[in-house]
Amino acid sequence: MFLLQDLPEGRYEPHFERLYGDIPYEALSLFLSVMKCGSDLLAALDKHLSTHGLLHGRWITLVLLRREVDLTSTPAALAEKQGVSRATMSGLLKSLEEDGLITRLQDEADKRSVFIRLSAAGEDKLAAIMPAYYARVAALADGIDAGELKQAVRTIQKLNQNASKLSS
Amino acid sequence: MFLLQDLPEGRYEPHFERLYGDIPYEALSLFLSVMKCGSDLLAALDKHLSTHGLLHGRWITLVLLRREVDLTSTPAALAEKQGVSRATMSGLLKSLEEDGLITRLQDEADKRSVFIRLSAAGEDKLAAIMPAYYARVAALADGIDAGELKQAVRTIQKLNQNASKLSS
DNA sequence: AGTTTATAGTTAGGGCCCTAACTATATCGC
DNA sequence: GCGATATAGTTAGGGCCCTAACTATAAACT
Repeated sequence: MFLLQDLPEGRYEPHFERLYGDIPYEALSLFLSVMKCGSDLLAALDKHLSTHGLLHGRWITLVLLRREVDLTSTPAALAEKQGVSRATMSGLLKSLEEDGLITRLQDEADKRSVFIRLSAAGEDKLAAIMPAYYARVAALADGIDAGELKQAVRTIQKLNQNASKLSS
Repeated sequence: MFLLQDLPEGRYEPHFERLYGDIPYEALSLFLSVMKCGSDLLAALDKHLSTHGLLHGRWITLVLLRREVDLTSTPAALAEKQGVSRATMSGLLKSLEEDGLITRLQDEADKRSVFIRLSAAGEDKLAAIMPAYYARVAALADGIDAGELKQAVRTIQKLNQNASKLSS
């Protein structure tokens, strides 16, 4: 969650430039806009999911399991696909199991490993969430035509490819 | 932080559509791209800031104080501008004070209230961070011209205005 | 075969975010 | 004046994320 409600937007303080050097306005504007928008979208998504007893972390795990043909995967594979550490996945799975949304099966071939399977209750949960989710996502595009959406995706993906330059 | 490394992108599973109804591909694509990009940018920003002993939450607070002409504000005003709860701001300020980056002054006129001031050490910290920060943000725009940046900002802001439709 | 190295998963502890409940002070209205 | 209401800030407890350290098992290398 990135926040900062109050983006500088045009009125960058002159003394900032004096103090800290040249400010790349357009790049900064997109950078801050993407982070704020991502944060706002995530907060709105969590607010919606919370009516079903989930937040985005546990919900994504269920969606990833639902994508598997046998509804089954391993903690390490789920962590990789979701982009979280195995430690975080361990916590998500523990709480999903407590809620009965997944089950665990021992891997007999490799006793270090475990299979995670979406339970019937987990499937029902997703069936209750997804149609409204897609309808709400569609509403995000109100007032933006398909061409504009696609162009924005292209630009965002270029930006995303440069993201590592922020920390390298 | 939103995650999901593995965006569906074109290869939406047909059985998802069967199971859960119509999928608004373009809107979903932008929604997921913005959240992933925002998350990746935030992670990269935190990685950079961590070399200075900060993460984005405490850093933004310092930047907001630096914007004030007298380098002074109140916890409630900072929370509002940063978009966090007052409880969260309370924790951020506690840790910034422990690190000597801010100081507290009693408001004699209203004894419930407190003034927060950026310390000299806080100013020095920002002076050490901001020039490299702006240089790195500029590098995010590599391969994207100014017009494309501005257009993406406009689209993202439209999307942001619709964000509440996700949870209403 | 036995040691080393790699891998799967969990636990411990920390950061930043939240809501709800709390204390203290200020203000409003009779 | 004084009780009811509002406001400033903190504390308590929880969620999701992290890294580092740990256990157990598997694989790879003499």
